Amino acid sequence: MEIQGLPGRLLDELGPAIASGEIPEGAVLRGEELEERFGVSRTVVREAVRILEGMRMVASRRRVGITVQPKSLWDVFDPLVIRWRLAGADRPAQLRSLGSLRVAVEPAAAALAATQATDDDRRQLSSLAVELTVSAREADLTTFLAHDIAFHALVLRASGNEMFAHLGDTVGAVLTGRTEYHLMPHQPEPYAIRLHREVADAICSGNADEAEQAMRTIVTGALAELNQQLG
Amino acid sequence: MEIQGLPGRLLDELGPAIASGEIPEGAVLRGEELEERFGVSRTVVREAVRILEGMRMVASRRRVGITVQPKSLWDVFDPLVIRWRLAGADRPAQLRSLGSLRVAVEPAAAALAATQATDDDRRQLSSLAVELTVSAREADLTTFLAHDIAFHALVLRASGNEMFAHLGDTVGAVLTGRTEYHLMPHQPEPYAIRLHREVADAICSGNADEAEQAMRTIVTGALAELNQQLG
DNA sequence: GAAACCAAATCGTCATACTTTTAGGCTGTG
DNA sequence: CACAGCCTAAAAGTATGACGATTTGGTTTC
Repeated sequence: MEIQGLPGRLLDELGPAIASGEIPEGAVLRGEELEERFGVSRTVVREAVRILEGMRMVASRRRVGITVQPKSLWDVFDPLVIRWRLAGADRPAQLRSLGSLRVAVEPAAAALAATQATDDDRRQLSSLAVELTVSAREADLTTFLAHDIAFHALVLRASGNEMFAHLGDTVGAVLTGRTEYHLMPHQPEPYAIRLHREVADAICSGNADEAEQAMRTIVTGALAELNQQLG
Repeated sequence: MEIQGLPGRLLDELGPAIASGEIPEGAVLRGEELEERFGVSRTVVREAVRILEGMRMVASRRRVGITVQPKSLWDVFDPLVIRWRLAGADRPAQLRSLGSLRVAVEPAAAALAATQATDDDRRQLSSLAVELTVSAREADLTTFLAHDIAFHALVLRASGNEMFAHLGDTVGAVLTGRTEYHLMPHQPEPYAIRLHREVADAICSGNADEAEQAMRTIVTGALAELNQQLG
């Protein structure tokens, strides 16, 4: 998953710094400067910059240097960009964006899953719903989180749409961030749990409408909660 | 937008070849082989490969080479990946994926736009709807396509969600591809045009529900048409 | 037959030299 | 003074040779 080697290290420094605005839009870096600052060779700097260029976070121009691109050009769907933004000052904005995206995508994915899921998908979904209920009742938040993430990822994957499926990890990052954020205060709401079961049941029985509605209730609820917390 | 220089040229060769499956998943390339095949230096090959690695299309490992990753790992939201897939053998699958994505996202974007759009957005939307109607009536398909793309991109941008906004270009690529595909047969359907006006009016008057419904009708219609054409 | 070892292949990194582009200043002319 | 065109230097782009690190797969040895 991670980019390897020294360029990866460089990326771990530069990416978050740019994502958080510490290195602001329009800033100009010179390759040589980066070489010195990180004690690496030209090769390494260039490869790291190329990757950032691939994400459209920077553009390199002769006689000018490496300029940080406006945020509107960034590949905001790149998992690394999302992670960097979630880790830094942009976190609230990123959470809001992802919240809306979930509201749009997850109900559609649930509806598709009701018709497209394999038998194996349905079995896994069913058992995940049960385990979710159990860990919620036992107030085992760590296990609950893991199951919750797996549940949403599975629905997205079972939709049969590769683009939806790819959002699984991102949604996982949001859920992780969320429980970290309000520091695991209370046990999961019974209502939300019931909705997860409802989604699972609807998908298993091929009821697309019900799956979509239940999922919509879940994600709109999550978005409302988020907006409340962020003000 | 494009990646520059020799690495960019290399990418234009390798990317489509991998995306189309011509270089299949699991295939192993050697850096030196690429140097010879394209007559460029290590530097160039390495930078191009790094970019592909950033898209998770390949992984480079010591003593083994550059291996093409399974499609499920690719950054399917990367604009280049989408373009490469649209241009090659994967085009039907990519169109289907994007169709579902549109059904999920565009109605949500329209609803958001109804509350979030700036006055300027609303003005532009309004006039775009008019121009759309005109070019449709005149059966000027080229202009119509341009306006259609601009319309959908504007709604996505006006939603105020950066992630939605970023799908504007992608949707544009789909629309372009679509009219290229069935070779501009008939003039745009009057019903679809009316729906576009309805979306614009609803957004301008702040009616989120109506905007969402009208947009949903548009994109589900497009998806149905697509599925019909692809069998 | 298994475990330890060794060697070759390949990527990873560094250092250096040369090329290409281009921003920004300089110069000369009307 | 204004403008056009040239010129220079700065920075990225490319090429190449050398060496280091790692991993695979065979080979040796017990």
